[in-house]
Amino acid sequence: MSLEQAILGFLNYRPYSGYDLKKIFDTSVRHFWPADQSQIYRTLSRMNKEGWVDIEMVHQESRPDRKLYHITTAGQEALRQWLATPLPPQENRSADMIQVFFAGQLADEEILALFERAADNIRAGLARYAQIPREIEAYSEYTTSPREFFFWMLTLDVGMHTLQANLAFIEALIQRIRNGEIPAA
Amino acid sequence: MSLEQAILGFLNYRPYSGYDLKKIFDTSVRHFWPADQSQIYRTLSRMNKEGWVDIEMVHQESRPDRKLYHITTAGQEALRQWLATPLPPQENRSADMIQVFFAGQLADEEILALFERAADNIRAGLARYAQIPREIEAYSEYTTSPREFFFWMLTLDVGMHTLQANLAFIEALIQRIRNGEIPAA
DNA sequence: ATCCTATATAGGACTTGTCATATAATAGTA
DNA sequence: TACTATTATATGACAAGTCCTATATAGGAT
Repeated sequence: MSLEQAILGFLNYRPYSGYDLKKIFDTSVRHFWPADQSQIYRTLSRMNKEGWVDIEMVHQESRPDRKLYHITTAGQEALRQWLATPLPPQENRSADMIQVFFAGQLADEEILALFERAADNIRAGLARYAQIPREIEAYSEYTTSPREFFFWMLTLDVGMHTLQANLAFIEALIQRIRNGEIPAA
Repeated sequence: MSLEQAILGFLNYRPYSGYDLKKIFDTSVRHFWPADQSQIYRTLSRMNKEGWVDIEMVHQESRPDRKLYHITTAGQEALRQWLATPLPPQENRSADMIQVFFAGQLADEEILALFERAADNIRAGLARYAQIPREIEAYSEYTTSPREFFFWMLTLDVGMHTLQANLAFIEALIQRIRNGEIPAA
């Protein structure tokens, strides 16, 4: 479960509460690992039972108490080990590809509309990516070093690169379709 | 749930049993939608309750009886509607990107090894893709038309294109790392 | 005075998907 | 003779993730 490792990654910078982590996820890794609030809380308590994190109760006046999670030595070892271990090749489910696979059952104009919408979605995604660097500056208080920052930015590069490659492919495909390359029934 | 729609897509060609469908999935769409045997069976019985498929019991001597699933009119409408409806932008979880995000916590050589392994995985994926056209011929009995075939091949194109783009990116990255572009701690 | 937002944690119910196993008959192989 | 594979369906147990709701307090806006 990569959510555990991602949490360990952040806790290795410094202790955080579940509430903190939710906000950090939403402003950093949500593009490749969205995390649900309730799942973060449940995962944290599981990680505590596994001995990867310790809980420090922090009492607050006028606010509910916080549970500050500290990474343990076992947690640090688990993180290091996971980071250095190559992942098994992933299988990504893609509903879009299911639509493409059966698109022949639609009329040409419908297919074209579908791909044009897909291209629009990618452009919207690229636009969203373009403003992330600014968001990152908003949480640059978490930046521990230029080294960390390099890899944070690298995930953005990968994301944009992939989107751009997909967009180029779809745009070329739309041209092919306009040229009447889809065989008739 | 796209598994339902994928099943409808195949049943719209002709009726199949759960056993058939498992084999068809494994030789066609597993690269973008792997399907577990038990899940296919459970999904089929759910789809039956939803009125999307009818069951024809086919008795067999010397083999267990087959349940042949026929798509209903309601099922065909559901399929058509789903195919023509643009999907909400997907969020793909990528454990690889979690590794990249926190890779700064590793030593340079470890990072390099990780990316080289990732590149190898992509090359292996490309090699697997390269032999799929042959596999597709093995199930070309299911091919209803050149039009269908066009889109089946298109999913391959997309897959290979994406892999190739990722590979090019990682190879360039490995060069950058070798040139010492990773900031020190 | 009421509503909304922010801070903070947590549980119930549910969906999707995985893994292992059971059943049952036949045919081929070691 | 014993095992393995193929055909065929099905369930139990679990893991991961989503959605909704509950609880509690404080401050600001309408």
